[in-house]
Amino acid sequence: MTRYNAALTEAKWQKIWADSETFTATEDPTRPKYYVLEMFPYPSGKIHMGHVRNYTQGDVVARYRRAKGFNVLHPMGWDAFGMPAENAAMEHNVHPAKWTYENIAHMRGQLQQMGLSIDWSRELATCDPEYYGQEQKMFLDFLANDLVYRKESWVNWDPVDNTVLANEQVIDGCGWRSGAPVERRRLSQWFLKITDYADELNSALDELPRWPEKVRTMQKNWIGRSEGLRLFFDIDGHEPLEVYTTRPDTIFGACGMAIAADHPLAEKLAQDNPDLQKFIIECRAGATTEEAMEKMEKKGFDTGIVASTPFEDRKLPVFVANFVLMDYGTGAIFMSAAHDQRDLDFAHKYDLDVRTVIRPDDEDDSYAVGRQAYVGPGKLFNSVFLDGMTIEEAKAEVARRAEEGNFGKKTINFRLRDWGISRQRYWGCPIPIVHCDDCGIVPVPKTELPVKLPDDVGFDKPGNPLEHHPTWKNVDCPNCGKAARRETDTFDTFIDSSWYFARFCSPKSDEPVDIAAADYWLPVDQYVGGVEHAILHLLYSRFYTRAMKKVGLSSMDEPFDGLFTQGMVCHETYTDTKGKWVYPADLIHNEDGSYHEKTSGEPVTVGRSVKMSKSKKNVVDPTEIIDQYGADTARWFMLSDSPPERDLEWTEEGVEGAWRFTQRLWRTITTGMEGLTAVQKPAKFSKAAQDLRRICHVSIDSIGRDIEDFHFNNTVAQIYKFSNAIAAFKPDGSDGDAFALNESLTVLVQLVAPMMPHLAEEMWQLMGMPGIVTDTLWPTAQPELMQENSVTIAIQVKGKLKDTIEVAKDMDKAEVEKLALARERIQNAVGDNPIRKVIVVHNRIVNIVI
RNA sequence: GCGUCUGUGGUGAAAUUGGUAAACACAACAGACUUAAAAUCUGUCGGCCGCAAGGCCUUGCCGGUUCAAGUCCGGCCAGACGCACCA
Repeated sequence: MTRYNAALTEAKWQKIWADSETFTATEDPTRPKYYVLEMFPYPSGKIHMGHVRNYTQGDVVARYRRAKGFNVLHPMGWDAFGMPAENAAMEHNVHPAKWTYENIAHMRGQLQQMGLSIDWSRELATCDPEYYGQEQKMFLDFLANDLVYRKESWVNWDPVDNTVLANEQVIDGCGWRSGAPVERRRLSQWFLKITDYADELNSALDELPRWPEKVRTMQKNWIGRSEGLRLFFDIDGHEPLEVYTTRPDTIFGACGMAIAADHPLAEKLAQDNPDLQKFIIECRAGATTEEAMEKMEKKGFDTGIVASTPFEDRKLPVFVANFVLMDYGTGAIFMSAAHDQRDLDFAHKYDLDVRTVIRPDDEDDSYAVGRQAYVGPGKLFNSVFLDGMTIEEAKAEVARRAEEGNFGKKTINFRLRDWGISRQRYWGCPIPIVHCDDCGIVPVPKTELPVKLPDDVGFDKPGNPLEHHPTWKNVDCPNCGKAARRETDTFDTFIDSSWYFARFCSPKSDEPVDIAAADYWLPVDQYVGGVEHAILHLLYSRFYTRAMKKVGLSSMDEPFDGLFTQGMVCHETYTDTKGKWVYPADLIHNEDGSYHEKTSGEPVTVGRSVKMSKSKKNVVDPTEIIDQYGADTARWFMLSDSPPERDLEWTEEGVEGAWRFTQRLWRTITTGMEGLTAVQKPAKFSKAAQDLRRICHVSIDSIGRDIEDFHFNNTVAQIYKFSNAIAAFKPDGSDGDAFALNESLTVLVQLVAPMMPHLAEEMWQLMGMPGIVTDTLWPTAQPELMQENSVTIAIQVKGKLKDTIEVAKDMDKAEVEKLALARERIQNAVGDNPIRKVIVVHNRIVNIVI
């Protein structure tokens, strides 16, 4: 028997699909649509196993939905702007555009080798001027609609890459890429008003049932909604100080005020206080990472001025403190020592008055906190008009009185901050703005878009190449015509990925989106990607969709109806005798299970399995796997065993197993086909044929549901069961057996097609079936064929399994009970004990209680 | 510190959502075929006791609810991820 030749067969069907434009999608109002999208890749050079897993999962869904009769959109593009291209330019003297487009060409070929059902006619790269020009146009719409502003602010500055870094790009106080200690700088930056939508972005999460709970909570935490009170404290000789608090109930326990180093009051007081000035500078130089801040000593500077508490005649010292953040709340707080650990530590350090005002229910009025702040529930005391109230009642009462007295206001506060989008880099979308000495900030007229990146840039000098370009930034003001300067900052690349899913609906449109096309396709029905984008990309996209709606470019709020986050692909790590990482491909397996290095022959230590990464060299090149085993085998292994949301351990044995199954499936189907002729459905079936038809229809049913629920590992297991049953089936020559086998072979090919599309097409053709299996409707499970006519019932005595009996399905409870009690094993187990109760669960179990 | 999730054989895992724990694989072992190897096929495969029939135990740990718990409830332990001086 011939072996299945994956290389030839896969190339053959990929060509047929491409030539007949099988996956080209067009709007068709008569059919239900289904938009499947995987997060588009950064064109780093070549695809990795994470991509293979991600795109295989998406492709199974796309092909399945197609078979279910949906009009499927399944596009692919490239998140093509970003620093790596500039680094390549600096290191290898290659232009970022050349580097990027060459990578795209290579990676496109790799993805096509995987046999994905992608509509390549919609392909886009975010570095195409046709794409980023539309992005610029949309930015001008945002600007005109009050969604954008420019503000001077403190930023994380990477002195090596010479650019602003987002907070999440700063790791341990150093730039994530350069490793250089990050500096704080004050710069004028463009911001998008994501905070306008903070409340909505938060509450709408509850209406995304097809998103993982985990991602929704992560976004909730990130948005950080809190309900509290803004409260004014009078200060002699100064404006009243506004603080934000979520614990107004502890007001009578207030022991002092603390304001941020960047607070206007602090700056004002510092003007004639050199020591305070020094302290403020110290604070600003302080660490920027969370970890460092946590360890940082809580320091305060007593300004000498005092604030008056609102409800009583008490003076509180005002500190400038290094732990108060200017951009959260109002940049000022009142400290309540007894009921906040940090405040308590601070009070002890600076010898402030600790007043306990809340006591647990099992304490009396002599209760006072020690070294440990009390943050639990309880009743107010030592608190004048709040005495005896619960915390919630006290909060409400303070708010009521403060609002009545006009020195406070209930507010909802968010942790989320506006999105700073300016980057001082070349390889990004230019911000379409001109700076004119007379007219100020002038948008580039839409007719002059796109503002294209210049090709002739150098990367020899540090800093922004656009800044160094001799002529590019010199333009005439679009408003007054005088000489002016182009903005040389580019967009954060997260902007590019915040709307690409919408662009896919009409990738050639002269407007950012064609509303009719977007209305047909959006929202994305199933989005698939890594959980590392749980906050940034997914939150930005949700905001962007709302911003687009505001300017008339979208009809909806939520871009992604269903979200699935897949796990990582992991591999064992290997180190040589010098502790250096070794590639798995450079290993030789010893007889005893250990390894040695291929060329040097040195022994190698096996380390724990972690996410595949170039730095640890625990990577396997997908191309080598596909060349050796074929795409179908690689896809099959990606779907086997591990649930898709969990990490997948890549093993040589696993791929071998998948490869053996590919061959076995080929054998099972080709052997089954031998001498098989089409027969009419007969009236009677043998027992064996009935059994085969049962597993056939059960498979149709369960595999469909498992694909819809992303339980691909169960899908794979069911295919194993089904094909094992077919392989074991020996037709007796009757029409019934021939029919059952024929039916099962056809169905098996259809069920396996979303996972192993090439093999399925080849089989479909060999079986002489019409058309291609990709365009064939999913088979229908017939419930009456799935039924068994007998069931195995477990018999327990006192909850422990003692016996099983085979009875007719739906047998009467009393009859089942009688049969169960008659069993010898049961009688032995029961013995002389009186039977207190017998529980019979229909078609399932009998439990005898003694 | 707060939040979310996970914990089942040598391994990846499954379990109709409270009803026979370990489906389906991987690895291992034994056998068949072969001059041999590969490939393929057959069988065994959670633990303990037993020649066997069979018995007992077993889903991180402790307790609870229930006729019945991997599944529900309470407490603990371990690990992963996210957030974190957030007032």
